[in-house]
Amino acid sequence: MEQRLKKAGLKATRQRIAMMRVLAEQKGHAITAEELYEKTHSQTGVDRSTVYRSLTSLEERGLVERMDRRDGSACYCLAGQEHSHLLMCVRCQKTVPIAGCPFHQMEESIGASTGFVMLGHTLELTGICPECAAKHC
Amino acid sequence: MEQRLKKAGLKATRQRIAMMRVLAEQKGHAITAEELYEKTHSQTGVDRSTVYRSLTSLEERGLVERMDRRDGSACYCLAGQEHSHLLMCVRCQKTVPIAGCPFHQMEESIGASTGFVMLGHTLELTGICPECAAKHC
DNA sequence: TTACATGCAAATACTTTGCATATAA
DNA sequence: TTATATGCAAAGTATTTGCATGTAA
Repeated sequence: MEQRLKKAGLKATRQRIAMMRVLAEQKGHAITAEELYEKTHSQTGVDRSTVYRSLTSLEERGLVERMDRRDGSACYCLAGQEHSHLLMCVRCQKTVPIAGCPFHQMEESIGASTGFVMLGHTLELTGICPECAAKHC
Repeated sequence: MEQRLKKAGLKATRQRIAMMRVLAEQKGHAITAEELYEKTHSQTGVDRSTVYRSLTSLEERGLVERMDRRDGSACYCLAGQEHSHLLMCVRCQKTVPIAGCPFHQMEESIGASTGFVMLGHTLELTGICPECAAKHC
């Protein structure tokens, strides 16, 4: 973790190392800034604002990926891990995972045509689940 | 607009009709709840909370689509309009539109396998733009 | 007439910022 | 030694909620 931070041009502080460790333990399951704060504050005494600031730096350097959620919060996972996407019911908020991610190959061609260094993507599908669809109308 | 609201099982109030009109005028360009409030408040005196509540109802009935943004806000457009997606630089926040949307045909098969009534999707790609990539490291 | 929608005011949740201090390189 | 990062406290912004009143069907 220390090496990864330094290689990215960031100082390897106690707090950041702890954050990277916790994110790695999630095995690709994204967690919110608040959850990351809870899991690192006990060990390091880190402040919420530091968690937010560090997540921004880590994302800018390509070490973590961010996904925005409907409740106005965002969640983060270590970059480059296997992941899938969610289909959410707009009525009951139930989510169902969608197998596979259709963007691995697409990213390459988009990066080539725009000149961007591709970091990741956020994809969320919305719909109405069978149960809710049966309820009204 | 009145018909569309009633058909969806919603009351066709002055405020909702104004919201639908404004959204239709955007021609697929999504606007925030705040922008929608500004554009409808002058005519109808509608309250912010009503705008938020109505947008939720409209989305649940499939009349509008919602996209969550990185700043914690969301933006809305009329459902079923032509749209594209954005590629955003995580350093300078500049966005570049991506031609076409790869999800029109995918949604159909996902709907079939999950039983969901598909309403829409949010897709945002992230990366580092050529200018920012040249700056550091 | 009645279930649904609205306005108002207050509250909530997530995130950002200013500034003095601390620390990794 | 110095640029970067942190902690603390306070502020900002988008959004939600309770409740009394209004209104479309």
